[in-house]
Amino acid sequence: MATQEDRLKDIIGHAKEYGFVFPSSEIYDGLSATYDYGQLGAELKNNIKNYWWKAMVQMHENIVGLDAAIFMAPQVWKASGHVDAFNDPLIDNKDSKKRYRADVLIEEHIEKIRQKNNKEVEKGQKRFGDAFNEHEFRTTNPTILRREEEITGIENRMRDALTNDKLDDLKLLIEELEIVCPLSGSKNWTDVKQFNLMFSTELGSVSGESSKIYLRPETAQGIFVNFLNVQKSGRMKIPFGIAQIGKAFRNEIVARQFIFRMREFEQMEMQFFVRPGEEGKWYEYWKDYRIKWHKALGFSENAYRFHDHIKLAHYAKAAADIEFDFPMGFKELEGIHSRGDFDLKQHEEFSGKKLRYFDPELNESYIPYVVETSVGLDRMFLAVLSQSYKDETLEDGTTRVVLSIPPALAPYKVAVLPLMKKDGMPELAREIIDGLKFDFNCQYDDKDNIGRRYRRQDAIGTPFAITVDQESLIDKTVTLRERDSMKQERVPIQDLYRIIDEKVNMRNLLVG
RNA sequence: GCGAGAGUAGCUCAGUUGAUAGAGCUCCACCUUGCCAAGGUGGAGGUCGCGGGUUUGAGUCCCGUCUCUCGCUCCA
Repeated sequence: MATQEDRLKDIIGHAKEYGFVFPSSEIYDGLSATYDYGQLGAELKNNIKNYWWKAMVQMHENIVGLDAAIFMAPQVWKASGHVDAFNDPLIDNKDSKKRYRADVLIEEHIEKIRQKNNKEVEKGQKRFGDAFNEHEFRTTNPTILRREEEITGIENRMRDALTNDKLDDLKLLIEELEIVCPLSGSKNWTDVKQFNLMFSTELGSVSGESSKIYLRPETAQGIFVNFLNVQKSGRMKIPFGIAQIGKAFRNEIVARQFIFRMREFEQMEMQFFVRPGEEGKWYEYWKDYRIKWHKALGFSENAYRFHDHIKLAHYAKAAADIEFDFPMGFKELEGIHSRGDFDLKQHEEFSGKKLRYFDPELNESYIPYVVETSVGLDRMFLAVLSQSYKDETLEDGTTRVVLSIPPALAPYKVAVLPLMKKDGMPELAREIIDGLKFDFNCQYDDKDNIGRRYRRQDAIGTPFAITVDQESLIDKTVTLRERDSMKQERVPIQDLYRIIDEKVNMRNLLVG
């Protein structure tokens, strides 16, 4: 019995061996936690995107797509809260190995000084009794004044260091204040490092004339800033949604666990704009719709669970995750968030443009509320791959590795195999492919014996294999072999399209 | 950043006390076979992560360094 960790290793190895996922820049020893999708991975990824897009956009006449740029005006990230909320100066204590936010350490130190002053006030109160005037005491007592001055000095220096990115000064301050690690009690600190959630780059070719812009950390803001464009040009009526699939970038301190957490990743997001007061109804609707979308793939019901957030992000009113049973355990796969009017309101304020919707039914205009659904595409890919991967022992004692990928998502739908490489069988096989290739991704293989070729197709998740033999040349029938059951049946060549289409068409997933 | 582990053929790995770098699978060619990982013959493929040191001699011992993986700190 393989452990879960072994299982993940096997999947990673399998993904590499068959061209699903490669470590990035491998010939240069790789780049930490960065991966490239290979020939089969690109197919699988496209099919997942397609499934999502069809389910969200094509199946909902009030949802439309968008493809906003990765670069956006820097003010966008001020408005969204990303610039301020995710810029942390971090420092490590070398003895306890604990990491702290440098500004928090200093603030805690300041708080201690304040406590001392408070004690001083208490003492004064005891001494002077009813005649005690706290305001007068605080503004005249020399000890308190000295400490207040000290606090102001520290605060000014800290603010200066933070706003001007003077990280050395921040460390110096911590050393001068003789701040100790709460755990180890030591003053053995590393240098202060700035950990920004967002990657930045320079816009403009000449340095000095250039300006700093960010790589987007989520696709959602592209949707919000285009809210009016889409609403007006598409004559959208509330409730309506805007969907986007695209890359996002987050400078995670630790990016780990294969493609689960990467610094460059792809999101499939939909922002649904609703009338204020109706957000609860839609939040429930999307929770229900999204879990059905996942379950339609036919994996175990037990592989999914909801996790409701108790601690909410700065913008959220309610939030739930759909968690999936990955090889590393249950982890977040998708988030459904009720964002209220936070984002549009912020952009109204920062841009000075009205981002409102005139509701003819209510005869009033308002900032719509937003319900968001956001799936990690790479996580979805890992979910499909890990649930599909099976190391089977067959009745005859032999083993096979099979990827039971839902047929509609499989990279190749059908493999066509001439039993022998002679007597016109390869030619007939090619003919069959020519008839099917407009509708299905096909693969031709005439190498090695037939059993081996079946196993190869199992390993990449091809749902059907068609074998052309001597008889086929005479009566135009072939053997159709199904991946999961390994069952074979004799079918006329002219029926192939219908039989295959029935199984691999995405319609099967979309009808639920 | 800290701690632990790893790095030898495309993949999985072996390599003893320091003495000519190996196996299986894969890949290529040919022969045999023909519906579930067949057999045979031949062939390709390695600066043993990199750099020093010890030694007559280093994949192996010593020092340094790089990279990856796992754990911890962060997380919408």
